[in-house]
Amino acid sequence: MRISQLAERTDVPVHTLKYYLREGLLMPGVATSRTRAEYDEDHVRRVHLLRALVEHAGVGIDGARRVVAALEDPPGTRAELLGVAQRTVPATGGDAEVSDEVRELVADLGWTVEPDGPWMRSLTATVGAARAAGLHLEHRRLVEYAHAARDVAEVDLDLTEDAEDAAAAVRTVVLGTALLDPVLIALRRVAQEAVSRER
Amino acid sequence: MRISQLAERTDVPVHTLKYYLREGLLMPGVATSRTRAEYDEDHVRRVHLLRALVEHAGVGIDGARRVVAALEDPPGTRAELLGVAQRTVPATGGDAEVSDEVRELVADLGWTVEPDGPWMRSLTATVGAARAAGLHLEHRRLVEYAHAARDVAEVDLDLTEDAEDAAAAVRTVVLGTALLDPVLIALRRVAQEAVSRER
DNA sequence: CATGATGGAGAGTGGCACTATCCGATGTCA
DNA sequence: TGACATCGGATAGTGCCACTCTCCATCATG
Repeated sequence: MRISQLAERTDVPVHTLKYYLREGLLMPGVATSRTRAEYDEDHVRRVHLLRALVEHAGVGIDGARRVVAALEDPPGTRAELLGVAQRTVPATGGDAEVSDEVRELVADLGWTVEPDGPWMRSLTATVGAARAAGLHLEHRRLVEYAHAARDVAEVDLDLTEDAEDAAAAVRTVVLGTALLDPVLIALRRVAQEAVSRER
Repeated sequence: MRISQLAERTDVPVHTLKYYLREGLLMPGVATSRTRAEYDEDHVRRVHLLRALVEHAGVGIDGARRVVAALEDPPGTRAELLGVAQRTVPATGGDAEVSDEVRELVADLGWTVEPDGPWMRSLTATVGAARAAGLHLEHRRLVEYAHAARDVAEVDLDLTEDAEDAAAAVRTVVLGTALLDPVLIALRRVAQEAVSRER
């Protein structure tokens, strides 16, 4: 398939595909002449991946580049899969000191984690920002959210166990980490409406 | 407190505060002369709110304007609180048709919701994007995520019951809807690490 | 009275994800 | 065979957005 057909299949303008090619996000097609190249289903999937990452996950071009690199990299052990995935979509909110409350939270839950990892910092920052903005958020509520987050994480990890090989495992973890955030947010909104109607 | 002190307290440049004033996101201080105005703790809270919305919730200036409007608006009945909050931070992902799978999902869960609401569309779009990008996501997994989302929503709604008056209820719902998304994402990442270490 | 902060308005900046233009080479159809 | 569209490749431009800066007359303060 030619670039114009790839554009049609994916509903992405040719110019944008050229941009992705230039940025190294989309692998070149097989050149059939100096001005022609042939693209296949792998390219279609890649373009869909890029659109999902940019449009829904909001990771930007840089983040997408890291995701693509992670997918093409030999994975390493299953234990460090998550590390790769989490580094691929880095935490936001700066590198503030982890608060005592957050430390206690994970301790009370019995979680064993890197105490000063980026997501512990991100958690501190987001909780602090929500409180500073005037949201009354009790520690008890946070614990309940954490329980729900743990349930989600269990499913996340289950997903990786089904993977047939290392490549599939990487894809599942990396994509699951980035692409399911918006799914979970949408589910939360729909669930809010359902619970609200029940009461 | 003068604008420069407000800037110091909130760690936001004076120029940015002026920008917020111009955009109507920050209420004017009490003018003590033609070139002086006095700001107070309400202004500090408002600036923290704006920063949290823009930096952590990523709702942008327009979204922040809607949040501020919702906070200042008389609330209405408790039943429509959620509607206000959800309209304040609108769904992304276009207005695609809601898929049969998503319809069945909420039906199987026994949820009563607007069948073609914006978040049902958003859910369809994000699930579809994740699949198109190559993520193998079974319906069964989705159901498990939905259960967790429901748990979160229960806590969300509990939060509103504690509110003393209508104004506090609006603040809780609107801020909770927007500002807790990043908290939940961070919790998910930390929980992933904890579960991963256990296995 | 000198200095510097202030409010107010407009214009400028930087980052980002495209998007358009240009080019020469090459398919393709009449 | 010749007209014409399309292609890859490179450069430059666009639109959006959240600031950020400049300017200035006015005023507060030492």
